[in-house]
Amino acid sequence: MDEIKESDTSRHFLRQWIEEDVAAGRTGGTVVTRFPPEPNGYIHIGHAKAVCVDFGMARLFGGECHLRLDDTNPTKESDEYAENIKNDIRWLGWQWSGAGDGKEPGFYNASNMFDTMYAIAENLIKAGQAYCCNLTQDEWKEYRGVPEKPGRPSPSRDTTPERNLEIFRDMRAGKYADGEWCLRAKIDMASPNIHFRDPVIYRIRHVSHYHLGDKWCIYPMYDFAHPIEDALEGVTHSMCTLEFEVHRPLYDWVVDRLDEMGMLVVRNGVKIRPQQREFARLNLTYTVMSKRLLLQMVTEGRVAGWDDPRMPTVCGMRRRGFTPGAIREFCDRVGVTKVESESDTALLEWCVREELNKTALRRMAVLDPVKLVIENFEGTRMASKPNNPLDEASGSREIPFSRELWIDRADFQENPEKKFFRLGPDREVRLAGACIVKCVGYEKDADGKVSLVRCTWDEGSWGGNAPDGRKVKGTIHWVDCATGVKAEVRLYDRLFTVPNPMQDGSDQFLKYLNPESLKTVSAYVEPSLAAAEPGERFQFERTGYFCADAKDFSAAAPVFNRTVTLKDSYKPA
RNA sequence: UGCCUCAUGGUGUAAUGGUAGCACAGCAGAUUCUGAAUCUGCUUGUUAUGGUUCGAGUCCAUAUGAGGCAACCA
Repeated sequence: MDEIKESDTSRHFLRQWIEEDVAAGRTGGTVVTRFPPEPNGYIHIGHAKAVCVDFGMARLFGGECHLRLDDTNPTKESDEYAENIKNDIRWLGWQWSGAGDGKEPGFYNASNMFDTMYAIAENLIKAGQAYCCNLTQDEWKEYRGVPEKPGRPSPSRDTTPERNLEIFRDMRAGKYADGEWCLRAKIDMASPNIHFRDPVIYRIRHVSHYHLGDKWCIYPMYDFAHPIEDALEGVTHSMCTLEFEVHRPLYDWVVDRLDEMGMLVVRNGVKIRPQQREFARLNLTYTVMSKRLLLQMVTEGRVAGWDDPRMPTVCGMRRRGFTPGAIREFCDRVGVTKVESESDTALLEWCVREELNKTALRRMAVLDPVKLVIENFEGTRMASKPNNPLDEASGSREIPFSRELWIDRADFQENPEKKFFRLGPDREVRLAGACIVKCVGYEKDADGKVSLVRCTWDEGSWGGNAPDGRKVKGTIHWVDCATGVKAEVRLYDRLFTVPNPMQDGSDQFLKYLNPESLKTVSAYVEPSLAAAEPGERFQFERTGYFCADAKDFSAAAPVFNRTVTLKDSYKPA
């Protein structure tokens, strides 16, 4: 795995916050953070930002970051999701660390804490701080009121602890149906913060859990479980997205209860009180970042799966050809603030070009082939080209060159535009790495499309410049017809046609799907490309960055995915 | 008719009372065996109105705008 560079981002507010706590000795000597995904989907570039913040801050302060699967709601979770989340985080270059709650260091399941959470709930009941409630969901909604007006107490609010304990134990024992009873924290029905109006902390769900099977039929709610997980793991800094800001008082309320119960972790003599802070989630132009909508596109077959290269998922971007370093660089560059913003996809693309320009081997591929014949050329020569002109250590390669070649249709114009300096009647151009040719004629098919370009070559220009010193402005790429390899090339473009597909609401986003987000072409590529490794990345000269498809590539039937085009500043005058 | 956030070029960010800077995008030009890369230059900004201060993007007040909160989701 490549080295993760030190973030050179300025000291953002979370970093300053942690610095202060370290200076004040509140961490007990170790900064501990956590990344807590729910295993109910694949992680996307938005999660990647959170991963970089959580793991990045731990790394910066020499602490540890736990990977915790927040699996408190069994209805949508699965092992498949859990495994892929772990895989994607590793691929991004991060490794969780810390004790862990089983055999794997740094790895936790919230569900492994269910026994403790249950005990804490019973303690709350005994202390008169929680009660069982049998209001229906509709009733509970009605009692809770609206933000503008105080709510009313549940009729069960003053049930005795003894009776509550009895009901709660019966809930656990499976005596009740889903929704019949729930456990609520007893806080303040008049609070302006609706999360304080006696929030539900345990609900009945007769559903098998992917990790624990049928051990439980009651499951803790996020607001109750999350602070317990953080506290018991000894997490010092719990960073999450902005929408949890209004949950923070409740988070602190639960931590206070744990403190009263003497359950907070003590490290090096310091009692660890986990604290939550919130930062803005990542939004990206021309895509959507909601797990629900991504799932919808997968299940409706709008894309080929979670790892479709057009998806903003980590696995999709991996298959598209993005590098972990480019994704990390992007996350670093968008910064960490509390401002809800929309980052420009162009920055992401810049990040991947920036890396691949330095590392990707150059190859030639003709995506829209037109035949070119060099009338006065005979036999075969070997053209030599550097694998990467920016990296001498990458060496060079020999490419067969003969009388008939493929060139790209866009590199010939019958009536050249002003400022077009590639091929046209009577024009000269350099065939990259080979020689200068002059167009002496061309043919068209019945549809009027150019079908053949006739040239002659300047023998003296082989491997260098014209012997008489004349300048040739254009250089084009080519593939030898005799030895070139046929390949399927998948040209990916943005998934949506507008910067914000959610502009008319989340139920309307599909109408902005880009019908041209995938174009598959039959191309000719230079022979060495047949030996590519699946997943290997290249620059197709003058065209873009591509990778051999990790799933579908084979030497017999090569398949390449376009990661991103090269920047193109050609504009006809 | 509640509570909580937030507001700096087109976009993303920095400036922690003392010269509004960086990156991406865009536009020029140089260079080039990739119209890439590289190099040079340029355009564009503190939501508004008051106040405090020698000095305000920063502190205070008001206004305006944007977002979040009313799942037994996370």
